[in-house]
Amino acid sequence: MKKRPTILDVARHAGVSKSTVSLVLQNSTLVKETTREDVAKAIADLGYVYNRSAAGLRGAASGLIGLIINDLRNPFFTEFAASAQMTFAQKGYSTVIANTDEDPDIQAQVIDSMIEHDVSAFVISPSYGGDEQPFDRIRRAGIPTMQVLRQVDERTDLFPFASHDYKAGGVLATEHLIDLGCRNIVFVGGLEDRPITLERMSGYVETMGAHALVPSVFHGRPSRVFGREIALKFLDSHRQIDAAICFSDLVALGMLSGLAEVGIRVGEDFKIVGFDDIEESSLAYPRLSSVRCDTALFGKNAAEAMLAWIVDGERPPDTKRYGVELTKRQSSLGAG
Amino acid sequence: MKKRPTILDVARHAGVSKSTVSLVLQNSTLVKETTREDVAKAIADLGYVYNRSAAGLRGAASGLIGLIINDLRNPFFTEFAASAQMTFAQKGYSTVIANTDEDPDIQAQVIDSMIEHDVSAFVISPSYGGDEQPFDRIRRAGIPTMQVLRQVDERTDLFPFASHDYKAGGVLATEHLIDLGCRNIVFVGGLEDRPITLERMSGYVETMGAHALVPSVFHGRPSRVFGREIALKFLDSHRQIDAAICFSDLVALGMLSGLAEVGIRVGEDFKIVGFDDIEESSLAYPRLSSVRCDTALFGKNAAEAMLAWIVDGERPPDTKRYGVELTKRQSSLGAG
DNA sequence: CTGAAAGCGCTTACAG
DNA sequence: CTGAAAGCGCTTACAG
Repeated sequence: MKKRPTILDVARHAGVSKSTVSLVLQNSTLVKETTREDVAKAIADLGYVYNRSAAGLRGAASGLIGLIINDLRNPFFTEFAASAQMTFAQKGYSTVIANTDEDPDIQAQVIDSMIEHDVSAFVISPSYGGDEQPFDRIRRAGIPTMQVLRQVDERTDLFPFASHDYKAGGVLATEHLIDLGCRNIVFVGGLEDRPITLERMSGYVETMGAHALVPSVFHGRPSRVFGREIALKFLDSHRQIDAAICFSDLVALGMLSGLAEVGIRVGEDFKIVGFDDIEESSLAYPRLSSVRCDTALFGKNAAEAMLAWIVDGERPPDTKRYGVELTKRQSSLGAG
Repeated sequence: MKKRPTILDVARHAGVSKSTVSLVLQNSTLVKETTREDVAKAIADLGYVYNRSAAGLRGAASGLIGLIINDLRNPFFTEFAASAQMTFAQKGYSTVIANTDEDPDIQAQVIDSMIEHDVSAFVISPSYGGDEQPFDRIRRAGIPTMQVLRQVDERTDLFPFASHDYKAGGVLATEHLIDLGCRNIVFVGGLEDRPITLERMSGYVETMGAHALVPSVFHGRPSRVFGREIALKFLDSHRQIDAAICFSDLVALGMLSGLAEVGIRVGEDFKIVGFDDIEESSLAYPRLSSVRCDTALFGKNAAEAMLAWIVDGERPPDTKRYGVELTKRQSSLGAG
């Protein structure tokens, strides 16, 4: 394998000094236009490839973004990650993605590894748990870091947090169901005591209270499997319940599957509203009503906020919540 | 922000030379055990972080794997990517992931960017199309590269290909449906003339022929939306059809949704077999029969094959196909 | 088993 | 607007 050409080869080929080539590479305005063209031609002729390791050694930014996701297989997070990655790519940044599978040890390991690779920034949807402050090593390394979707480190002055306004979503969903005449509304899914569960529940609990109705919560994993299990149980034990707000669309889709199996007609006998409005929800039967968090847009916004930070020095606010809306479909309205 | 300690600081702190520290960092067997411990302690004391840029400049491997995926939002590919990434992470490799969204221009761009970052290897599930040979720049850079799941470059001697034995899967699915008494079996989804479509169809076409039955294919995007559309059309025009083999589970799940909507009982009036056996398929109602390609295992296998290549120099075979099996569930067997 | 020295390919002041 | 020189933090022969 032939050695790759270096900046020095390019300089010789173009008849300039290597400093000049370096300036061209950085799009400096100091270089005369004709010189720039000569250099560009030399680069093309030689098939020169920029060596970021060498640049990194001299202090240049790596152009690498660390994106750490607690559950990459969940379509909600996949959508977020794909959107953020593509936004970064458009601006010339590469993204190192790691799935931590909710494991704080794996998370600690990938953080260390990414620090070694000198990532220019971290965007983290963190895992819960773990003994130490997971972000302390990042802080020591002085790398700009945003927490997204989940806040596990309370120091939002150091690690700004961005998410959706889940509480407002809970309010919208609950009022919608009450408007439709439901009174025995339950909240299904979400692990107990998790901040995100509390947020997504809070609007429901508050709105139920405001209407003198009694809230009731079935905690559990935010998965299809759990939704399905709960749905199968409704049959035996809680026939008076007439509606459910689900922690996530996955839970709601699981309930849809379970209720279909036991012959309960969703939209008629029983109403369901999900959370996230993932793509699949508009294609399910019956089509699922859901609190829409535009995740693709959120991923783009988060990536752009991070770029504004590392490129222009505009630090994001400590906490930023993006608005949500309620998408009403068959699962609450009934057959259209 | 204080400057990070370097190998020289560690050397001073441990009372050795920096060469020795470097050897310790590389787990060299040349270093005396007590010396190694001294160095390890100094590293911990100082909070030293290995600088991979500097190492890269001297020719060390970057420990970065480029993973390029044509459609990261599709759960089939998400599962593959997450599994491969976690396997690499376990061995200390970080993974740069890029979603190309089936766009060959984006693909070319991220390949260039990853080459600049000096990735040690590429694992690519490529996009179709584009003017130039997308892998030519990789070849010039001399980076080990595997094609997975889709073969777009015929030079498998340069870019080994690994996938599932889709043809065998098509045979299994078709024979299963014929055994159940179906005769008017169609194949639904998959873009025309794509190699992967041809592969997944081929077992179906062949088996139909062997039973003197006429194959019939409805080409289309491998999406829920397409599956749903086709299902809604069955109602009007093709009542004689009694079963479908779908290009992917996404198509099958779309059909399930559409058929539920028009009141056709899947498993009884109409039988469906999907392809991929994604997690959701076992939770759908009715539960979906599917050709199981163990994607998580495949991701792990592909990652390990790549590691064997770059670590031990064991090049994968030109073409490797992993076995598939048929998971029979309600959508073909009927209600259990 | 350990140390002194050269050099990887860039960027960055500093001259001119 | 361009060039000569130093140096970023490692690794790698080479001595010892």
